[in-house]
Amino acid sequence: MKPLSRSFFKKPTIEVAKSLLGCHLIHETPEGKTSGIIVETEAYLHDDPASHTFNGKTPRNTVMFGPPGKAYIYFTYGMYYCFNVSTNKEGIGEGVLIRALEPLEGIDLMKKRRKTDKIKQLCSGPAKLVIAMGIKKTYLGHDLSNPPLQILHSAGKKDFKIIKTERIGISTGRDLPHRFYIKGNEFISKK
DNA sequence: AAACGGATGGGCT
DNA sequence: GCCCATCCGTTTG
Repeated sequence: MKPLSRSFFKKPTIEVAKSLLGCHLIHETPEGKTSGIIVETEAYLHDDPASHTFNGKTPRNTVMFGPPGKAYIYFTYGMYYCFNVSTNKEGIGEGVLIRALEPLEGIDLMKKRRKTDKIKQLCSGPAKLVIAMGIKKTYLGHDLSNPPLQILHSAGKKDFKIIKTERIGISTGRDLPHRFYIKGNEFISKK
């Protein structure tokens, strides 16, 4: 397992969304270490009406227009945060939303943060995994090839199939098949 | 099993 | 002022 390089993210966003499946997200804090396997993602392209970047650059979405491989974290519904990675190249506002993880390390800590003992409820949604992993808004713009929050490459070949479907929880552009998940995985947000 | 609505506040027209 | 890249408990069929 080694950190993903800048070039991993400096590619077409759909490609990155698929390649991220099977990679590990890992966060080290004074409370302890948590990690999980990325099992579900969604791609948001610059010409996509559902993307935060569709109407151009604003204070909130600036990271998506910046260099690839950085954390884009946004506040939503008055109480939650969601975690994305900027992709493609500088100047193009695109990114990948991480929608679900299969919990790996620090499961007790995740249970404490999420206030539940049900393993399938820990990281099966974009806001859930942010809480379980202890990701905070201060990571906005953080380079994900560095600690304490990193994405690591799974070394071996991928022994799973990728399912492609419509995205979840959006109104415009919902028909675009830009959601990807690991076939048969029990930890995705929704079948 | 599915549908519904409340919580709760920042972003943008 | 309206709209959310959500979640969870409650109600309904």
